[in-house]
Amino acid sequence: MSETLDPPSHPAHEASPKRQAIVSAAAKLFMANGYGSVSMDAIARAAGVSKATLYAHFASKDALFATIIGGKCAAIALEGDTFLTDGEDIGVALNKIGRHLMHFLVAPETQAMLRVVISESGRFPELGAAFLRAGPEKFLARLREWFAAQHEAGRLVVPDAQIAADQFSALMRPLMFLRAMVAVPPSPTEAEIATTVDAAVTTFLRAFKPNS
Amino acid sequence: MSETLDPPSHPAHEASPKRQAIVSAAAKLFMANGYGSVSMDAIARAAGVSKATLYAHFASKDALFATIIGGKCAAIALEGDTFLTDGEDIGVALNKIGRHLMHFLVAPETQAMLRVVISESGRFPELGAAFLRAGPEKFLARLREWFAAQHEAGRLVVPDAQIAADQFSALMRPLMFLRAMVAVPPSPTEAEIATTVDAAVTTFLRAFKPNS
DNA sequence: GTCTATAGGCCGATAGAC
DNA sequence: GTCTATCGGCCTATAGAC
Repeated sequence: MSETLDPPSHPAHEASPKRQAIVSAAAKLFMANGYGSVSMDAIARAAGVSKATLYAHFASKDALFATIIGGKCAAIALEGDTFLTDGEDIGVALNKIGRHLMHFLVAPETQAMLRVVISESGRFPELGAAFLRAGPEKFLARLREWFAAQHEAGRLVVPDAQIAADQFSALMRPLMFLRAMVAVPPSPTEAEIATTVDAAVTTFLRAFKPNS
Repeated sequence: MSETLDPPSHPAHEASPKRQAIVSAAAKLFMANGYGSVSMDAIARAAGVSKATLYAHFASKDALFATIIGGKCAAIALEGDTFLTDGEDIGVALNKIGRHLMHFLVAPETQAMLRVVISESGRFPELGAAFLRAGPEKFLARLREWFAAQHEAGRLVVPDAQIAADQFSALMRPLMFLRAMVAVPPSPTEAEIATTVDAAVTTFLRAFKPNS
């Protein structure tokens, strides 16, 4: 990919309605079908513009894809900025966090984005790094700080909060998550998610709760 | 995909040298580059045959892809049939199992296959299910039985061996695994794998070892 | 079964009028 | 900026000779 992944870069002020229509249509199509099997014709048709207009706003299919992915990464970065609850029972708090995370991970939009990133990160080397920074690494950093605070407050015994955060997150990606990633139905139900998170929190607390 | 994933199905006895060359070349290309961006021309060239010969052995690109994936799934199913060690310290045993699994998960060949399966399971609905059966589900079933045996022997306290197996496996897919999946270097080193597995086993044993 | 040659279609990108 | 029309290339798949 010759373009950076962090733009806005190119011509026509950001808010042009046709440009917005293009971005919106392209995002939907790329997320649903990946990069290769989406044609510029299809994007132009879905956006209700001509292909020439499309190329007036984006220099190439790569550049359009980069813009879309950049936007999606920014959207993930915003996701879940206000759910690290505090001041309640540690088990309840972990349950809330876990449920929020797992819900996010198996959501169709998240799955679509993960699939695209995993599929195309070989062809677009910046893609994987931008995704990691905006998504998992950012989340893990915040969770690490939260764990460190719980450790400080004596509600958990996690001398290495980084590892604990990584392990807690990993427990939210069990077989159920793999099944969703390879598109095998049925999609996880609310009840299955709750059961799985409960089990993960139980295991986590057995390993890290203080009094024991 | 109109073809099943479990074949051998079609014409020309399995062992024709040209057919083997085609399968070998196609496997390499599909695993490295996914389905869409690999052309039948490229496969024919890499196999040293003409495109017409290719179509004499496989009715379509889809059918060829199905054969390749079927072979890969069979190969995963064979993987790791003899590593559930017994009769030693439980921590040592878990470390061996974990190291084996994590090594497998981040190996380039495994990563390539995972990427293809995740990318194409939307377009080829059988693909994800065949992969799950041959890979994770088969492995989890064997690990579950092993855990149940350890529980029986009093070396672990895992009343629900299925959940424990799922959680232990999930702990082998931490951030390091995600990083590999989105092709962000550096690849995990032997030392990083060992450290991560040690930490996972420590956490797992804190939650499930008997005497506590 | 295997080849060469090509049909027929879709794709990314552009030319030129307005 | 936006359109219509089209170029040149690559793709899957096949026809026909041997």
